[in-house]
Amino acid sequence: MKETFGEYIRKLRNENELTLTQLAAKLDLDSANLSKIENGKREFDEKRLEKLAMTFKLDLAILKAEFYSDFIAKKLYATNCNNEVFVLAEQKIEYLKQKNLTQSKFNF
Amino acid sequence: MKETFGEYIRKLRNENELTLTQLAAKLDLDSANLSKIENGKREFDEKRLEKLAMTFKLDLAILKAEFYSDFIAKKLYATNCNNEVFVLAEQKIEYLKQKNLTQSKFNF
DNA sequence: TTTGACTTGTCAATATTTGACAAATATACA
DNA sequence: TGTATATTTGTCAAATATTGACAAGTCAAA
Repeated sequence: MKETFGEYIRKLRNENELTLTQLAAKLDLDSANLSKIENGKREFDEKRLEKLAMTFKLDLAILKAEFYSDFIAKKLYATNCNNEVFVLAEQKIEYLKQKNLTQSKFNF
Repeated sequence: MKETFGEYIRKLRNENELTLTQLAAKLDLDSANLSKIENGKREFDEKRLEKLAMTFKLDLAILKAEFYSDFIAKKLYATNCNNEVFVLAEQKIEYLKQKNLTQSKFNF
């Protein structure tokens, strides 16, 4: 069972034997705030995903998947929605793609 | 293929033959802003879901599913994440539930 | 061309998130 | 024990984002 994004960062940090202060510096972040992120009391900022990927030499796409799935999980957990939502969301993504295609006939 | 949440509202409004101004009043909203919502230029505010359900006599759970799936779809569409994210999200929701259970041994 | 429906642009007010710092607590070890 | 380092927590002003409101615009039907 997947851990939260905060716990994932903590795991990476520990595996690489960095202190909060050390990792926070690499991410251009306050160590107190990184602590909160790891403990799920603040959100990790999207714009630092790239730095995080570079720090631990991770594939950005994988990291993004971790990050956005966390985002979704928190939202759905908080709102008591059942997993039927995923089916709808997939359909809507397809719809948005389709919509973008038909509209981009103007963009050339 | 599912429409966006804004288009869904517009459909409901048209089926019920209401003007923007009429529906906006029921939702305690400016008609100009409702127009933007229907056209995907603003977000519908979560806190009005209940009013919307009452107005059109819809099941709130179904409406929520429409709403949050839209929210997720927009996010994932914007970030180019593939559908693997859904699998991770489901796992994380389970993890959060599990975590809440083990922690709530204190809440009694 | 008037009327009603809808769209678009703008902006101050409000709400939320963030960065930063101080202080408290925990941990390790001489 | 004491002390150095690591981590956690609380707070708050500043930066950002969202919302409500209104004016001015387009559009379509009569």
